[in-house]
Amino acid sequence: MYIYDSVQKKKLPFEPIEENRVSLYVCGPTVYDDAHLGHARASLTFDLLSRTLKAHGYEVTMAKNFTDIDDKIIKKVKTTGKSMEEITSYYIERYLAEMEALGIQRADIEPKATESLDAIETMIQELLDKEIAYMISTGDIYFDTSKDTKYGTISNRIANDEESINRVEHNIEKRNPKDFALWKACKKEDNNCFDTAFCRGRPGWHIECSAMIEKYFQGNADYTIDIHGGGADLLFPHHENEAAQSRCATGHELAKYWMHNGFVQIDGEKMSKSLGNSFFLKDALKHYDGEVLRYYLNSVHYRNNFNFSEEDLRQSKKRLDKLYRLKKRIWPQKASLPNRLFKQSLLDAMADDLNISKALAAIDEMVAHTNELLDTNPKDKGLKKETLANILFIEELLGFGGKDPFFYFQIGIDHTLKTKIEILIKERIEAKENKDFARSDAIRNELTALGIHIMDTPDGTLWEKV
RNA sequence: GGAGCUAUCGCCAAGUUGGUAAGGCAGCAGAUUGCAAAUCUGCCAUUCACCAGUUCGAGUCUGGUUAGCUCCUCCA
Repeated sequence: MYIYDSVQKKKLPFEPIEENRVSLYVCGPTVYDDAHLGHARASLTFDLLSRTLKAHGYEVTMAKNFTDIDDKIIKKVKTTGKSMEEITSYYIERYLAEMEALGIQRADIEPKATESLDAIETMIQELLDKEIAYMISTGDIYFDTSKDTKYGTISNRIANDEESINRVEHNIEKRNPKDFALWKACKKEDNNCFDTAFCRGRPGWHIECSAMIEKYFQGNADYTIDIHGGGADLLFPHHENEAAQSRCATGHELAKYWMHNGFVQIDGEKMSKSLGNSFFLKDALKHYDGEVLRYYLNSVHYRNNFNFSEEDLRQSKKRLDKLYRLKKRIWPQKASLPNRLFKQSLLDAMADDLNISKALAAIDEMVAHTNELLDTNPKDKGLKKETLANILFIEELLGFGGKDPFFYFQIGIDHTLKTKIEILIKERIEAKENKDFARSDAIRNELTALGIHIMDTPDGTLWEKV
């Protein structure tokens, strides 16, 4: 397998620390609000990575954290009057449910910052002991970036570019402008604090990831984990700082490979809360099935920016529909084994830094080819069994195509409407048998008006929701 | 101001180490159909933002230009 490393900025052959095993850590959300499409993209990217690694025979251990201590959460506590625990557990639950709708497999480890305070405290203490961290008069603890000679090597940033320094409002007691907080001392009237040996307070943003990785993964003398992932916006300062803390505290590098996914954009601009153009996942899921959304969001290579548009989403859905139409033609059937060449073409495509476009093209070709074969020999049982196995493999590797094909085309149709559709189709069949085509066409128009497409096949009349 | 990414058919989007442009949507023609839909077949970029260079040969390498985006502040 080849993966693109954002630190070296090139595709590298993937060689895990331990043969056949992969440790993967992905930065999860700060749980103070609903997830937007950008969170979905990040989750989808690393879900795809994890599935691909597994399909290539690796045993994957994936961790994804929840940041549940943070300024914004505390702000929400103040504005809502709810407890921190109430807020974070609510959004964690929402997040997991929405990700499940997208077919994202749960991480093996889902640590929360609040449950990792022991590891956080240990690491900060280690840095204090080594005099790499220092406490200022308020009790805040900072990381001294000048003590780390490798600081800046993750994001490839030259230290001391003055312009950027001027832009950051910095504490006068900080030794270097780029020093960042490891621990924030408790201020009066603040209840969301934790006791430690150094002082009552709460962790800074960056330390939790380093501490949790150290807590859950072993690594070797050079690296703690194989792959560290996250959104491209986390490269600096978050991942730079994580790497620095871990390097200084443990004496070895945090991750062997760093992977970053591109942004979801709206009209060519990054979707973000500060720009006010966020598209919440919950709203998208009201209009579109999670699987359709997954297919669409995964259809562009993970490193590229993704420009979201409903028009593109509809185009994308048509492509997925074709797979399900084929599945209808072979349904129901028992799966045999997937076609060897087909399976290999998908594995090869994904092994090339998750080249999803190549994989989707291979699927389209398989669909067209199988349809062609079924046109000439509709009862080829062996072909049907193999095709179902192909589709099951698609679902395993890429996370779509797993539904009952008839159900897929009926999502969003309630019982009353379904009964009505079935009655109309029955009437139309009778009209057709009587060669009353005017009546038959009138019924078809009625169905079209309901958003239902019908198709007459040798096996009877089938219908789909548009 | 500093750092970086991107620019391929009407739309979306691939393109390993340079060797003569995947796939999908839309469109056109045909097979099929009572007519449709679905499905299949054929057609659909001598050309890859622009200019110059290296080369027998460049979308792919080098230099420059233009445009868009991102990071440098919380952010997936």
